[in-house]
Amino acid sequence: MVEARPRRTVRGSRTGRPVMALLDLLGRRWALRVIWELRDGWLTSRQLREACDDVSPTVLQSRLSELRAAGLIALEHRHGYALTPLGRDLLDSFLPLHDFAERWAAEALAEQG
Amino acid sequence: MVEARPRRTVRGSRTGRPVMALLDLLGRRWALRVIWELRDGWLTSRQLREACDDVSPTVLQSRLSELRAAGLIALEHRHGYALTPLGRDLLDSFLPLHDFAERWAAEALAEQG
DNA sequence: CGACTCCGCTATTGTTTGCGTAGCAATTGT
DNA sequence: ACAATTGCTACGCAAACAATAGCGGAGTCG
Repeated sequence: MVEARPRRTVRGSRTGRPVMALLDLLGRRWALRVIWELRDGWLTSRQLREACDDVSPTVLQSRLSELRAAGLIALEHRHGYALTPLGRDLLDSFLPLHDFAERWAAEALAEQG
Repeated sequence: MVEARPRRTVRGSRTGRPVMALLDLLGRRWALRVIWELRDGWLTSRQLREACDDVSPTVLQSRLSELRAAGLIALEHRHGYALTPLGRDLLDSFLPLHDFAERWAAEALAEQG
């Protein structure tokens, strides 16, 4: 399993700069989506799988492990997964992305629907 | 080549919701990083390659094509690549990520340095 | 012209990652 | 005991990515 921790060498990020490690961690399949789907509270791994368009459990478990190792999400017995305070902090810092997506949609459709 | 446009079916995103298409587009290798590296202005494809830890040109060109098709970056003759106004808008909406990365680094090191 | 340089981009080959299905052990509820 | 659900894993296959080399085109300068 690949770990993504700041100040450590991470796949493709040889600088060790925190933002690079973060971009690397979040730039993996379903990573952003998983965090996004946890925005409203606890989800079991299978609910999470459903929410993510039935992503294959292999990749899901990889992302969950990575995000857990990074301290962004947590697993609690009989509850499932949820964002940690830190993870909530992360989600809040890219919540503007949602509004942007709407603008993006409007603009893209205006250009060549 | 895979296109990621809002209101269209995108890899893994069967909803067509803009934010899902965006998360899908940005959740590909080097996509976030490319946008990040263009934060200060024009970069030629080779400068961009260098900036992204010598990413292989195959993937870089894929991302550049996708991001260009999405209207987030633009290519100008003899100048190279740069963010479009829309792309700049996107970058601004996840600039908070940089500050978060620092907090994340601090916290992760505090827990188990 | 001809050689040189840098541009964006591609071909090829081998490895890594992700996908899809099935199923595991452990725990909980009936 | 039984079924159902939990988190998680094995396996075979397809897609994505990595690494190297090189293409054609456009400028530059002799």
